[in-house]
Amino acid sequence: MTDDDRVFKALADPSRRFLLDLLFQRDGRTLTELESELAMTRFGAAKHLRVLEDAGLVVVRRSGREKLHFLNPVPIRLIHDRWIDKFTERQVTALVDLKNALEDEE
Amino acid sequence: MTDDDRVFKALADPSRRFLLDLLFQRDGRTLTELESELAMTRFGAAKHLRVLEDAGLVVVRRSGREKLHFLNPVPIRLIHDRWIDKFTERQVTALVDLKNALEDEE
DNA sequence: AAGTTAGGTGACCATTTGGTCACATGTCAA
DNA sequence: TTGACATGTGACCAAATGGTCACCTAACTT
Repeated sequence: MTDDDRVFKALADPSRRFLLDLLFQRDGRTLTELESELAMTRFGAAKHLRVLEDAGLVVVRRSGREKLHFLNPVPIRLIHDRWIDKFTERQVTALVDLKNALEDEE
Repeated sequence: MTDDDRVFKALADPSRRFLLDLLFQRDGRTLTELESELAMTRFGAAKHLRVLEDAGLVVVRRSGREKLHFLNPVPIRLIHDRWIDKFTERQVTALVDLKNALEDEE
């Protein structure tokens, strides 16, 4: 399996995206802490975190018997750069910002 | 299924990513033209394009009996914005640019 | 040392997914 | 209008995926 295949497969599952959301809010959490936020057993959560780790979306640091998880944004940026060139980026960003501004007005 | 689920599921398959690559190179192609680039039957390619269309990653315009396909970069930008805030974006872009520059030097 | 806490492994099963095929519709060209 | 061309549908099958469990190792606590 190629690197980018691992990244996209990892992102394809809602539980794994939720884990990334949690780490985006606050980094450096343990498996047990993350697991408590998911509606599944520890084994399921561990499996998902392993997939994210293999994809490079999450990096880990061991501290005693704990495993701390951190979000790595680089693969996400590479997805962006694959289909949005510098020229298009300006237009798309403007469009998205406008959409957000309109939604905030409500 | 939620909108973002459709997008990520659509991106999870290498053939579909290849189709996006093709449309990134040149927009407005027909099913038959795209199908000739894939190592599968027309039915497989059509199924993949349908998935991309349902996800909003590809928009289509009918012209007679032909169906023209165009790449829509907005969902890609939204993925980016989900896990990369404005502050982090500067660091990550710098990092990625540096990496690209180093690779070009070789 | 003994109990508790954090995490890992491999097997297993239900469901989803990628790809093909037989068949069908609508559009263009001679 | 007849035939070729572009695309659509639903059934089908093999393979991959998400989740659980029984069982295991390593580290902290008292």
